[in-house]
Amino acid sequence: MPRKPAYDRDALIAQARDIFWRHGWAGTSLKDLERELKLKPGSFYAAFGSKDALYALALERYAQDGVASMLALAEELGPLGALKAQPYRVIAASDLPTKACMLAKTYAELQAKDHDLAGQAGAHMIAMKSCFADLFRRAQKAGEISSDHDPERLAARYQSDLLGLRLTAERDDVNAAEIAADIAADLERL
Amino acid sequence: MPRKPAYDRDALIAQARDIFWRHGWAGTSLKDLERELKLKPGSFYAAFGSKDALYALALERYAQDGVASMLALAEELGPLGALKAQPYRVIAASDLPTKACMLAKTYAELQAKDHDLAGQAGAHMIAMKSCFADLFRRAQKAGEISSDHDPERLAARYQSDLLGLRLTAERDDVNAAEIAADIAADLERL
DNA sequence: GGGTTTCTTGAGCGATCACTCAAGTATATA
DNA sequence: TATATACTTGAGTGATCGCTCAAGAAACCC
Repeated sequence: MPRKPAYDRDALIAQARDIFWRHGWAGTSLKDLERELKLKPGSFYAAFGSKDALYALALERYAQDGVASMLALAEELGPLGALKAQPYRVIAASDLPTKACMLAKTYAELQAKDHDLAGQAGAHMIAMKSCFADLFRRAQKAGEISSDHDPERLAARYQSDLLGLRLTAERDDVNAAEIAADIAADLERL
Repeated sequence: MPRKPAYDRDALIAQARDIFWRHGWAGTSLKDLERELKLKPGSFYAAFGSKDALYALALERYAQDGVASMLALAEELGPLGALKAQPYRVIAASDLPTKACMLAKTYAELQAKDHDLAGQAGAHMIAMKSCFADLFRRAQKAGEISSDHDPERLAARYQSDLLGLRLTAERDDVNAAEIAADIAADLERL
């Protein structure tokens, strides 16, 4: 009896993520989403419930992909190798909607309003920080870096530097590759 | 024959700066401004012309104060002392609307739209970077840090780190003082 | 193929957006 | 004090906001 939707829900979420990522929460209107996702208002609300609900799904997708790709990189290059490579990766990716981090953009835009989405972005940033901390711990166990440092503290500083780098990479008066190299070089002195 | 305005224009710009700084461009409505500045629409538009024009004034004020306070700090502590102290200063100031940088927030919010204000924020960031570069140069001339490094590159990295720190300082799961200390410590190894 | 169920469509809802302007009010000059 | 010249007021502009819902179209089961 039922009828299948004409759209691929997962693909739509990924597409919405890219739009939100680039233009932000207030900067993306439902008109924008309807046009890009090719959904009329009725279908949109039947599928996702609200603009905020879709944004939350997009955020979650973004965060999951971020952790997954970091772990995959560690599988390939080892924990320290992944941490050193990541700065280059985030500024090199030219197919991304923007180089700035979507979690950071969301948090910066909505935190002052106590919006739910800011809290969710914050939670995802905590998860990402934990991922970095794990990699630092693994690097210490593998003897790649000294065990004198607190991995949580290293992770917080590393994440902070990455956020700055990714925002700075949007400017064209700055050589982001140099900053990425300096961040990576700092990891070798640990 | 004329009649003086009942408001202090400079004070209103400073107040608008704080509102925009905290809530962003799209996050601040004219209703908000009218309520906080206690101006009816007619007076508002007679005084400032448009929301964007006032935002531009607020941005300019913010940037001028930023450079001025950095130079004042250098007068007191010397160039390297100022660069080392600044990370602590930006996260300690509890009276600020938010710890994140208004230029960075503006740039992040509006750059994807090619909004004029993003370009102005970018220009102010360039000026701030030049200020940092000058301080690094002066620190080198004074023998406080090695002359092996390119001051422009040092300034770009330093500014990027500060942007990350100031955004991170908004989170309560992170000890921002530790990051500030680590940034300052990095300057001693130059 | 008929009946049922879901999906799609798009006009349009009230609220809010940035902004305008004509009328009223206060002040400085003459 | 009279008049000219601002400044202040707030109702109201059209556009856009996120969102609703009734009607039509399409696909599944029997």
